Amino acid sequence: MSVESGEERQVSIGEIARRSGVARSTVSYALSGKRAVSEETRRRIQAVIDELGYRPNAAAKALKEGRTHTIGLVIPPASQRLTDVQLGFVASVIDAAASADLDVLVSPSGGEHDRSFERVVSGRRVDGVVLMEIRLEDDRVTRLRKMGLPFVGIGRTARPEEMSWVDIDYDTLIARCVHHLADLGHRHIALVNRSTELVAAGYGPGHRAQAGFTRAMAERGLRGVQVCCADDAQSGVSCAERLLAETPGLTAIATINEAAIPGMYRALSQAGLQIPRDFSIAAVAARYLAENLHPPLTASDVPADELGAHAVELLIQRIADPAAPYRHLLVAPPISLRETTAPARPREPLT
Amino acid sequence: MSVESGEERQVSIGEIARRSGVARSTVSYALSGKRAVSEETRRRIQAVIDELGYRPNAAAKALKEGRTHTIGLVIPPASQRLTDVQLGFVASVIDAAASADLDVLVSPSGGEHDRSFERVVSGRRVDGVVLMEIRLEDDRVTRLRKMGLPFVGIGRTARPEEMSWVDIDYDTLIARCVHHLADLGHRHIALVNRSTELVAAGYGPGHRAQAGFTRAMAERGLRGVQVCCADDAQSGVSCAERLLAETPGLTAIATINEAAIPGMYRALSQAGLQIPRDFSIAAVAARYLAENLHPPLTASDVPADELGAHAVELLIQRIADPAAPYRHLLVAPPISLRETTAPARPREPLT
DNA sequence: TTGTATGCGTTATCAG
DNA sequence: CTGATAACGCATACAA
Repeated sequence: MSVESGEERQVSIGEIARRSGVARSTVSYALSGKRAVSEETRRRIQAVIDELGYRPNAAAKALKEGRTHTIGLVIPPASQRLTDVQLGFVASVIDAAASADLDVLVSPSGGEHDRSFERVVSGRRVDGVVLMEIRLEDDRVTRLRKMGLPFVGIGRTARPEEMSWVDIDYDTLIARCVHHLADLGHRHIALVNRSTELVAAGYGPGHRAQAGFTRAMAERGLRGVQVCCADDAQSGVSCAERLLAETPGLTAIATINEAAIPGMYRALSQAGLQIPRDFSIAAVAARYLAENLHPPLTASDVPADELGAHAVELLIQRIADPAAPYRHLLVAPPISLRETTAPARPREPLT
Repeated sequence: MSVESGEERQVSIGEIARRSGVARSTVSYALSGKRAVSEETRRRIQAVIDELGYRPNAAAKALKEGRTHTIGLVIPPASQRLTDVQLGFVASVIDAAASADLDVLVSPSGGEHDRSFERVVSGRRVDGVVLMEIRLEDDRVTRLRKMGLPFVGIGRTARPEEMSWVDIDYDTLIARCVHHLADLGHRHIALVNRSTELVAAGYGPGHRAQAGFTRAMAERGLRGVQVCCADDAQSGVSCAERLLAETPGLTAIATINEAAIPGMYRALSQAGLQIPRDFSIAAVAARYLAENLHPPLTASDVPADELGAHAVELLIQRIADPAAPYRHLLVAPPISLRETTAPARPREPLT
């Protein structure tokens, strides 16, 4: 067995300089190219670097430059499973950041005084932050603004002009779902929102979905019912069961609650209702989820890839020029017709 | 409207010292408590800190201490959706790290000379690394060892005694699936593995699943078929279609390919086969996936939470004492009987 | 073309 | 109990 070349202990720029017989600054310049270095010297230095495997110490560089080449990504507490849309955001932000040679520090932060969040934003550990799951009134936004740390929201507060963000137009999308269902003849439609706590806490998408639902139902002259539902399949079951029991004429659901959808499917099928023959569902959801459900879900597919990448782009711009005006991106992807909506059919045939 | 206190520009310990009329070191000690500071002085310092919102600069601290209080998490390239088991690992590692007051730097690294991976490991940006999706021969493991950077694998190489890891015992689990199916009278069973590329690249779980399958089938005197399948639903469809077409007597599938499972369901149902009456499936998968499928999947539920948390624990220990012996955790969770396995029934009744 | 000196913000060490 | 100083590794202004 050949002996592995020993451990590459951390080598400093001083070590390289000594071994190359030049000054530290010369090594630095040879690497950065910010001033001319003779070919001869450059080669000698490079040889030593290759041999010892030198890599600049990130902490020292950050201390000197005041930049970390790292962005923070604040996600909902990872303890409970993220929704597919949320996962899509995380993946695309990480990917986009990697493409821009930025590292990503992930902070699972829910509560008010979150240690992880504080660490990330207050020690200058990152050059900027992408913030997920923003509330209409959000302490973290206030905090970031006060810190003077560049940030971009995936989602927006009640005063959206005061920050950069990308967002999904839940208002418009839920309205479209309603119109689509109404066009199919549905007269009793329910909106299944996210959890009571989330909506009560001023979760933007929840409120905007409500608004869109109320408006569209009014426009069509329909009266609907709105319910909140926790973000999991089991809650989806009980929510759908309750809805069926308490709203006799109900023939369709519009929803932004991805996690509850598999549960709704189950409850419907257990009630002997076939989708979409007896009952229709239209949603705002991740394409992955929509396609893998049985039957495939008619939904407005959230373009998480695009939004995440755009968020990173906006953040990079804010970092480069913190004084630049805020920028926004609001998307309303079209509904992809799959197999969960069909013409209304009375649930209990009148005798 | 009250005027917000202006931006908290980054304040250094020197600034605090000056305003408090003490030396920098005194501020440091007042904060760390590593040497006695008079109550009087401590109060004055604290008052200034509270007023200015001082937080130690992480880069300076890291430079001085040689520790970053950050761990790296190397995940598969996020471009393609991670499997539910992988997502479970990511979430639990992030959560466990946050509980231990560690930040997590996520690196989506697939290829050999990945820039993101290099940045994370070679600039001393992290104190240690959790490595996912390890190959039997893995360059990244070699690299980390050479760097002398503590690391823990979720998964293991061909020489598992040379590193710390946690892993799922795919060998045993697939064998259990086979025995379970054989007990139900199935005589023709297929193993649906991960993608050809992954297995060819020496992906451990793929190889170990093969081994367990081959052994168990031999023990039961059965002959099976093994196929590779890409990690997505569409591939699951075509894979199952091909299997049904080419292996007439086939009545059951054992699989470790989570992402393909929804596709297999679809193909089976399109072929007019009802699960589990006409065809059985047993798998190793995430509980979330298993429970939300229709019908719910009989599977060995991977305890990703436990494994991820344990990986972080092992990593913390390795960071604390790099000379300590390597430690390992191999888990083989029991099969949760749900609704996709039943007694074998010939697919094409003999005439 | 290259070398010297300084400072980024911390904390440890040595003095007082 | 507290102050001054050095050092971590790097980048850069200044000097030669």
